[in-house]
Amino acid sequence: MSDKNLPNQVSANTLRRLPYYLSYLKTLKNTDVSYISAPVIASELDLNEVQVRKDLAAISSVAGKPKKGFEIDVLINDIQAYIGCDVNNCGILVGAGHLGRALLAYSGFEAYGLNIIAAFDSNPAAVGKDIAGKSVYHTDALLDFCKKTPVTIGIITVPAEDAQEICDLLIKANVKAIWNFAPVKLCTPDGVIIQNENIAASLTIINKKLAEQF
Amino acid sequence: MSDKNLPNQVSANTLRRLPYYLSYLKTLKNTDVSYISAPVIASELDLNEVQVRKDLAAISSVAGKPKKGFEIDVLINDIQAYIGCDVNNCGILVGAGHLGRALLAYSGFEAYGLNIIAAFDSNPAAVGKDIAGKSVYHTDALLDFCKKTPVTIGIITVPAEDAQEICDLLIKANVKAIWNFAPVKLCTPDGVIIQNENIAASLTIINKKLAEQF
DNA sequence: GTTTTATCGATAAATTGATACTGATATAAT
DNA sequence: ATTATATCAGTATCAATTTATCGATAAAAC
Ligand SMILES: NC(=O)c1ccc[n+]([C@@H]2O[C@H](COP(=O)([O-])OP(=O)(O)OC[C@H]3O[C@@H](n4cnc5c(N)ncnc54)[C@H](O)[C@@H]3O)[C@@H](O)[C@H]2O)c1
Ligand SMILES: NC(=O)c1ccc[n+]([C@@H]2O[C@H](COP(=O)([O-])OP(=O)(O)OC[C@H]3O[C@@H](n4cnc5c(N)ncnc54)[C@H](O)[C@@H]3O)[C@@H](O)[C@H]2O)c1
Repeated sequence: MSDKNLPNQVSANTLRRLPYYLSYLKTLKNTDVSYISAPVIASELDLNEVQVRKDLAAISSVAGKPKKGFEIDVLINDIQAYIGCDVNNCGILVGAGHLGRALLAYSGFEAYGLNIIAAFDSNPAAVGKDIAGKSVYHTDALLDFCKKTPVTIGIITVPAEDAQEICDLLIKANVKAIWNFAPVKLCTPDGVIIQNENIAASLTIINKKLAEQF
Repeated sequence: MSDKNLPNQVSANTLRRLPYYLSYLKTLKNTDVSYISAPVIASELDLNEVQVRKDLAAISSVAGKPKKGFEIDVLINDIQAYIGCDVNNCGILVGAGHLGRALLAYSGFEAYGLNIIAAFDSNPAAVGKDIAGKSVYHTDALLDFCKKTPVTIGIITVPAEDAQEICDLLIKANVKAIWNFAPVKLCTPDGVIIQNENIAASLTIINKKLAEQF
């Protein structure tokens, strides 16, 4: 069997490394080099060279040439395609507070095929505002909105105590995936994709490393 | 040897699960139950019960009792202590833009012992402002500031292309750890702790899951 | 043209992390 | 008091991920 030792799915860690490969490769685009080797990428990004080769093999069809490496342009295209730059997912964001507004204003998600088309909030003071060209509607209007415009990804940036309620609402609105920035576990039916983004949890790791340094 | 099978260090995944245990345990605080078992925590947070027991054993000294489980209050204390709620790390943030302001305004980092005491920006329009009671200074003043007030953690929320420059500056200012929200690999000398928070990279995972659902 | 060499791809080994199993034990029920 | 049982802690197994090894090969050097 040909695919004996190939992992049938690319690991989340590999997926998280792809953007770093991409941004590094893009810095080479303006230079005169057109090939890059796995060992160089590895040393540049502080990774193992075998790992780099495996990662690239997993997502790109291009073969590396001995003594030269991989063609940069092809790699860039393949990574971008894999990352989803040319899918087109509609997203809505619930909770147009501090974090929500930052996400709404961020243009970097388009490179991943995500287009946040509207925001929702329960606070009348927030409703009606325009953030980076995106309107904030009242949460009551969410279901109707999604009936008219099918939405793939729901983004939760409400306080933790309200997150489950919004999660239920988004599922009712038929979103396929939820990107949750509230630091709580959400209960969801099978089939709905959940991606938790627990920003503060990283501090646990930092604290641990700081503690063991002394 | 007694510690034969104990991992000598708690894994990052375990560390990332701790906040979820904590928030779940806190929801029980106001109820009448005072003990909680690993299987219940596991089913509540969609984890394996053995994993829960191992995680708790790794960070808590308390022993669970057969048929009852773990004393909730003790667990809460132990997790909080481990997470770093009572350390006191001074942090500064560089790049008081959309994301930077959201982080400055967030009060949840105190539970992890982080106190962001000031922000810096190179844009005159941002300098002088007050965000959630924290002053924004010009980046030129950063080194002097850190001489007077030693800072443990530097937070980078500048555009990707400026991140390395700010990283170098923070290292010059003698920070012990850098929490980097720019989607680039930073070059740092050994000894400086780097925590990358690549928010957009999560979209790669979401896209992948969406794609394989069909 | 021949040799040298850096890098590839594939396979194997090692490490790490997650899960299953088992005997011990404290609690609750009889 | 005795028995039944849920849960614990420890050990073993399994799975996934990372790292090492090695023969093959295309490019560069001679
Ligand atoms: N700000 C950060 O840097 C940061 C960092 C880590 C995690 N988070 C998490 O992100 C979430 C948002 O944080 P934030 O700082 O933006 O908070 P915020 O208070 O600034 O914003 C929350 C917004 O949600 C709205 N809201 C509240 N309840 C709602 C409901 N039921 N329906 C619709 N909208 C509702 C509020 O009106 C507000 O606009 C929180 O869960 C927080 O824990 C934020
Ligand atoms: N906003 C988001 O939701 C989001 C999401 C993912 C990643 N990020 C990353 O976070 C970083 C900040 O994003 P943002 O949306 O807040 O951008 P932003 O443009 O709103 O803010 C950047 C801030 O940095 C300041 N700045 C620029 N160069 C500087 C320098 N050399 N020294 C000091 N300050 C400088 C700017 O004046 C500005 O205030 C970026 O690297 C971005 O890729 C942001």
